[in-house]
Amino acid sequence: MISAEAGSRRVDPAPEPAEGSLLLDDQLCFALYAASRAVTARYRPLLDELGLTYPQYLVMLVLWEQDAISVRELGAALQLESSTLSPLLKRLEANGLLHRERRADDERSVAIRLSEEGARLRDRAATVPVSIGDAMGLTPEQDALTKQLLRLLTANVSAD
Amino acid sequence: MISAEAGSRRVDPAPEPAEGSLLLDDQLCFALYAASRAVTARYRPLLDELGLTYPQYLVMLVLWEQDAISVRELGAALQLESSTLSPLLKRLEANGLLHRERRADDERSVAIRLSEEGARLRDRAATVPVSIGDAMGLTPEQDALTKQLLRLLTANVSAD
DNA sequence: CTCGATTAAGTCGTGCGCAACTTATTGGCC
DNA sequence: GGCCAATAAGTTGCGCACGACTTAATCGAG
Repeated sequence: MISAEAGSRRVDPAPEPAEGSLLLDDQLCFALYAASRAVTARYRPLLDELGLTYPQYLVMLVLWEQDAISVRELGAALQLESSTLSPLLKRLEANGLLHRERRADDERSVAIRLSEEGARLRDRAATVPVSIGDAMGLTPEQDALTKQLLRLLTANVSAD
Repeated sequence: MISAEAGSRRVDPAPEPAEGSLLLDDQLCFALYAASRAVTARYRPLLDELGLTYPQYLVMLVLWEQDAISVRELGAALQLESSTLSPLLKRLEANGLLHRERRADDERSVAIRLSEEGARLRDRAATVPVSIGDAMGLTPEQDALTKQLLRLLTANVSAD
């Protein structure tokens, strides 16, 4: 188990194996992969209530924060390609949560706008982060530390 | 930046926001999702050399560790459903990396066995963890801490 | 021994995620 | 102005992930 002190305390004397082990449980990548799927799974029943998938929920988070954004900007925020977003946005539009319209000043660009229903959904979504935070069961320090480490990792791994 | 000594140096006084924020960048879930995809993307060119996808690589890691395992055991190790593994294993078999055969003592079960080629692939894969470890750029302490935190998170979130 | 419940693996449908590509528009250089 | 590179969005193909379901084998209570 991990100490609450934001990781300040010794954790375990587990014999950390040689660099470059091929053992599954030594791989940070697998811990990451498993954690990501486990968290998504925990979201699923909550998001089902809202009629959203997890990636769709992330898109809505961005839109609730800044409406009338382009697909490109959305992709920059979520680190997703247009080939992922375009069909996803189509589904959200079909579900009545947003509108898509070409920008007058640049016909290449498409502005994504929340519909009334999409904007209203924000209220119903308000309980989701709290519920997930509970399930995660991390102290605020652990939560912040994990975020920091994951961002560092992402930045390093994304570098050139 | 994050300190190496498991948090010995101050990181940042970023105003950690209210519990239950809907801002994308406050969500641990998003940091996790983004990190997982970024790491997988980093693996991709290395695994392309081996003719493997990332989930296929994870399966091979398990098999290199313990051969002649059942689909069920593989699923337990990777936390994946048979509906994910069955087609994936079919593809690995088609690529000549493994064989599948019904167990004599329990005809419901299927034993997954490495082929010669699958076993040999291990040598070529040996450099992958080192290369990825480099790219991740975490200190051993940061690496271990991240793994610990992710396992804690996974365990909490998976609990009933 | 029997038969209903359980278990293992697999199929099917849907929605990502991404590489490779296409289409349409814009910008820049002469 | 004309043309070509760059850019934005979208399409296609493939491989996961997973829920819901199917098939087949085994288990176990009576």
